Amino acid sequence: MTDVIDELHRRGLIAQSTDEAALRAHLAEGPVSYYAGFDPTAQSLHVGHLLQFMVLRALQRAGHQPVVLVGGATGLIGDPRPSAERQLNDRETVAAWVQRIREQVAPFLEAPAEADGTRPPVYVDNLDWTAPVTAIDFLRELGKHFRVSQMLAKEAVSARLNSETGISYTEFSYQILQANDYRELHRRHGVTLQTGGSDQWGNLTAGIDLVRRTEGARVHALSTPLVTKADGTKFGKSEGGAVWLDPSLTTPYAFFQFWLNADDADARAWLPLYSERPAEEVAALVAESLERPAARTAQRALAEELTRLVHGPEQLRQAEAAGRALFGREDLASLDEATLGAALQEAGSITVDGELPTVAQLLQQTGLVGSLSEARRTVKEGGAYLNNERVADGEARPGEDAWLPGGWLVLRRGRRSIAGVRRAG
RNA sequence: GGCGGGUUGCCCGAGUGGCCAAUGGGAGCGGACUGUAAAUCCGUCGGCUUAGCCUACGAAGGUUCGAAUCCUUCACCCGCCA
Repeated sequence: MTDVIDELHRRGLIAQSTDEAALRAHLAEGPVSYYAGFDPTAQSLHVGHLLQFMVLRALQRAGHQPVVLVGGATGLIGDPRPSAERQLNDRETVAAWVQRIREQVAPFLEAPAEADGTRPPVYVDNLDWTAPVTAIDFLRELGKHFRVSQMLAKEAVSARLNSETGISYTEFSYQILQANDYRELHRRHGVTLQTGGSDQWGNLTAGIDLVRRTEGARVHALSTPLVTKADGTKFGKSEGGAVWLDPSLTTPYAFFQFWLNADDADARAWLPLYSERPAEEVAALVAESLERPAARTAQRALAEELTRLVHGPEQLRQAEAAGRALFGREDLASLDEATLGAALQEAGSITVDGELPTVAQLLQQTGLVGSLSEARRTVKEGGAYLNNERVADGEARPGEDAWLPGGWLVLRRGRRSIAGVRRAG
């Protein structure tokens, strides 16, 4: 059994840890049950959640037992965010999201079942043990173990107390629920390790304290660092907003492009975090990126590995092929119908019927721009392209000769926003 | 409760009666350079049936030929005094 802590350190996946020597020894003794929780705050997880899976997978490969919690109860309460109070979602919505996220999580931990000793994950929903707790139970059995002074000292809480928005009692109580989850999983599944983002540290330690006080057991926690970008902007956003893991919200093509378009510095910093290649290979890729940045080896490695992990090998193949077709140097007209069609469907496309709209209208209808005014502006700025040729007049309609094989037009805005227009029938 | 200051486009922030769809900075978007990077430079940055029109400067009403700018009322925020 390789020392998984060493691997996690090497990859930069550990921000904080409880007594590391003790944790290392504990993991060496034999299979450990460990858990991470995901709250249903949206209909899908996004790239920001990916790092948690990298940790879960590393531990699983090392022979430990993953327990995945979807927060059907905590999702109804809301983890305090530093910025502002959360909007409560209604129960049916949260229940639906729990279901979707539960399905979304599965492939991350079930795929590597071929390895010897790999344990399939256990799935739990904290609504199962939280819903039956009455207000009396909550205050007598749980509340008594928490000191308000300690709860107030947690960063998530104190930040909000010092802000203008303040914090509701609801969100203030969140840490108690998460602590109870840890205790419940310790009792039910013998869980002795919880992992989470560094912003969860206060919640992780709340659970450790509760388990020690009420069960007399010493349990552990590991937190991952916050993934950052060199330019200081938030990780995980693209032009269209969040980069989701659900293919109906962010296409595999867009997901692939997200990683491929990463800054050089970011790609090199992120590769060790996300790549499951051997250490030497990762080092070689980073070295090559420094030497020949134009080859974008780090970006490609990230895009390939993660698209395969999230969407599977077939979707990866299509996303790659689409990128090559649309950004390659070949003449568009020389591409075969199937390749072009598949590429444009990946990129996003619309179908037109009857008389062809003007180029400006097409730009708007494909969603490449937000309004007709913006479309005209883009044309004026020289940023609109039809079949890779700059558009001079946005009010003109593409001629009959513009149609590419298979009845396609390729519309582009700027360097890399592409959409297809298909002729109906 | 009293007095004073404030509320401007995605954000910050200028603007005290016409030259204001509104200075400047940031973000965003496009172009050049590259590598479908970064940095830099240039341009652009409410909407539409685009040499014109519509909607906008906390809300409603008023004065005026004309108001983001003046008056009234309301809402919210910030200081100082009680």
